[in-house]
Amino acid sequence: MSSQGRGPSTQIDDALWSAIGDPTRRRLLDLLLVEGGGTATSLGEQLPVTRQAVAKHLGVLDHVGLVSSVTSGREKRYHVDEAQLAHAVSQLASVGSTWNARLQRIKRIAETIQHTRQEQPRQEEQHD
Amino acid sequence: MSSQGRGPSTQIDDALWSAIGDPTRRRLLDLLLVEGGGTATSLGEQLPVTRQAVAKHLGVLDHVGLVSSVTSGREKRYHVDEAQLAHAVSQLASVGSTWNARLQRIKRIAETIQHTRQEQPRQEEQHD
DNA sequence: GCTCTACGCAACCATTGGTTGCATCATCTA
DNA sequence: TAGATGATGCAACCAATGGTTGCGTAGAGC
Repeated sequence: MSSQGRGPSTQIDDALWSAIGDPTRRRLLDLLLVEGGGTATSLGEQLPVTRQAVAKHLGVLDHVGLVSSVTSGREKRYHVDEAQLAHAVSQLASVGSTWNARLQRIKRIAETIQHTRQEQPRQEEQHD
Repeated sequence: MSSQGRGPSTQIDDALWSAIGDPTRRRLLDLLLVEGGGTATSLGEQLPVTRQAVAKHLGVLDHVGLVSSVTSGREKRYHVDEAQLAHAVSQLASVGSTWNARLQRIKRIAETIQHTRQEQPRQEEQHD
């Protein structure tokens, strides 16, 4: 949490991004969604990592609020916090649309340049 | 052709995700988009990290194809590969829509349980 | 009580984001 | 042409983290 930048990245988002930026954690979330929950042991059996690694990842996900856990007996069952994940997805979409907009703008500029090159120089320059 | 049927994570996608998963690299991409290109030095001046850190990140981005560089004289200027970034954005959207779909499904199941709870207290099985 | 199993903790390793320091090479100017 | 300046590249080093193994603890079942 060292950077307080502007643009499509903020502090909270950085935690979210780094949480879902890890491939193992994404698969973990996916498993939790598909199976409706799971323990470190049950999830570890379905992933190419050890139970301890899964436990660490679940700790990270828990810390950013994407999952929460219920302990019953000797079992600690995790499940996805749906509202938080929905929020994370909206963050993804937000960054994506920002980049798309910038890409569109670049494309328009590039086309404008090409047109003014091929044909005679019109006065149709567009600024944003 | 990278992620079909195996969930939202594949090897190629993982490289893309880890590339854009880093907050500094996201800001770097943003800067490159806004300014239409830049060098490690010019970009480093606008970020809270050293020129060397920026150079490393540019190397990562270059390796996954999100940026490319043109050397002219003693200057090495990077610019965004628009097609690759557009592809990355579509990957983001893909994972987001997958999760949204799963969240919707969970929501439906939850509602079903609420409805059937009046008759039977037993939980509903999942059918995938 | 004994055993089995799920969990937590700690040590350790490899990768990586970040730093500093130095060498190299192109440009500009006296 | 030589020398100063500026941009890059390379290497060593540090800290955080994803991953491992090993061990200890505590419920659940016999």
